[in-house]
Parts: sequence; C-alpha cells; structure tokens
Amino acid sequence: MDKDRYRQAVRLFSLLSHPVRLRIVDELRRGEACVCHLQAILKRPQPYISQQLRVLREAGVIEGRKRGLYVYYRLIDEQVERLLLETLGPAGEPSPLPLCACPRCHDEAESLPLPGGSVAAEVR
Amino acid sequence: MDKDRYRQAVRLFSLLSHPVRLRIVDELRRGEACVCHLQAILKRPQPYISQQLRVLREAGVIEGRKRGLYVYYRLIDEQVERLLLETLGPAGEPSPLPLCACPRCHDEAESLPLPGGSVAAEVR
DNA sequence: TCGCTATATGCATTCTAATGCATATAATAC
DNA sequence: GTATTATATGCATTAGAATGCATATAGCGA
Repeated sequence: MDKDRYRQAVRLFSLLSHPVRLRIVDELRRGEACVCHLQAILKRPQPYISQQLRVLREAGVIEGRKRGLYVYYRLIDEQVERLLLETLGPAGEPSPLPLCACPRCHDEAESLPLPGGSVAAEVR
Repeated sequence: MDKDRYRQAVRLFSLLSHPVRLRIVDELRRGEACVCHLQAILKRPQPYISQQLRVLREAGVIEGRKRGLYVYYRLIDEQVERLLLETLGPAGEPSPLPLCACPRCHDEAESLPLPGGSVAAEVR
C-alpha cells in the first residue's frame, strides 16, 4: 500500500517535531548518553525526560543499555540521522557536563570501551 | 543563537507531520496543481484544503499563482523537497484526475506554458 | 535486611493543533 | 447590475499531544 509510506513519514516527522525530543536525538547522534546527562543538558525534570525517551524508544529510534544504576541511550535509526544532518547540519561534539553525576562523565577511567565486560541488559 | 536552528527544524518537521499537508507537498513537488485538483485527490472539503494550503503558504513552503478563478500552487522550499526525497523517495508522476474541473486538467490546450501572458497575480 | 539513587510508569490536567462549517471574497459570464 | 463558481477566511468545537507530578521499580551499598 502506498498509504503506508505516508503514514511512516508522518510518524517520523511527528517524533522530530518536538523541541525536547529533537534535542535528545541530536545529542545522542554525538554518542551515547545517560539519562542524567540529558537531564542536565535539557534542564527538565527526570520523569519528563524519561517519558520522551520512552516515546523515542518505542518508535525504534533509540536504544537503551543498562549499566548498574545508569542507562545509556544511543541513536539507532539511520534515517533519523540523515534527517538531522539535513536540517541541523553535522553533529557537534558530545557535551560533557559537570552537572551530570554518572561515572562516565565524572571519572574518565570508567570511560567508553567498558573493560571488564559485566552485564549490560537491554532496556525494553 | 543555536536555539534558532532547533526552532527552525521543529517548525519544518511540524509542517510535514500532518497527513494532509504531507500529501499536498508530495503532490506539489510533482508539479503545479490547482486547489480543486488537490481537493479531488485528497477527497476533503474545499475549505479544509484551503486551510492547510494557508499554513504551508504562510510558512513559505509553497506559493500560489492566481489565474482567473483558479489558483495554482507549487512547492518552493528546496529543503522540504530534500526531506520528501529522503522519506518518501523520488517524486511520482503528476496525478491527472478527471474529477478535477479546472482548464489545465480538462483541455490540455490551455496547458503548461500559458501562451497569451495575461495577468497572473501572486497569492498573499 | 534497609536505605539511597537512577530511571520508569501511570494518570490527571492543560494546551495546542486539527477539524467542521458558515460565510466572505474575487473573478467570470450574462 | 445579478448569478455562478473557485478559493479564502473566521470561528466554534473537538481530539490528541504535551506537561506535571506522585509513585513504582531496579540496582547498589551498608
């Protein structure tokens, strides 16, 4: 059906037509980020951030990876990435904020490659 | 200000996150079309179509050209064109509908190039 | 075990956009 | 002038998304 292409496009545009969600995906295309990080950047209450993350997660645009108490989200939709490139231009540098308390942001030791492969569950 | 880039993007995505508006711009990227044509394709009341056209017109995405009783709209925003290409793929053929009564659709004589350059006012 | 922290969920309320419809405007033909 | 047709506008109503907030869940450490 041709109608599905329209439906799909409308769904995508709707997701991105929201200021907070747009800023979230723009941040995530720069690299993984935990919820507290996004919270610090966007200066919104945590439940509010989590709700928008849920919308994006259920739409299959982002994915969360649990690591202890923290959940790290990342962008997994390549079409969204292209749409952001078209409208916002190339992705900027990831924003390291002192306001964020998570290990990744605080001590750079526990940084990216995650050495001792302990459990990392998907968020669903 | 960096915030303006976000605002601008949100505005664009909002315009396209509406099923009727999306179909209108998709139709218009295939070529000029009069209101009655869009009305025939989308099977919606004329005032409703005109309202959505106004939204798109005031956002600077489309432009209307008056020709007698009829108004022919066309897409003038290239970024929107690129976003449609990304999400919907290449533009299809213009849809000639027998349901539409305007001269352009009925008798092909009065077709595209518009010979005897009579007055054509912009719609604002 | 309990307490603390990060994140998630549920739900009520508030806004804004979508929709429907009556009517206005503009151009043509008579 | 009047009548007719295409399009536009204004406005009331409705629907759905956005927001706020109380509370639930999950993991860690003592």
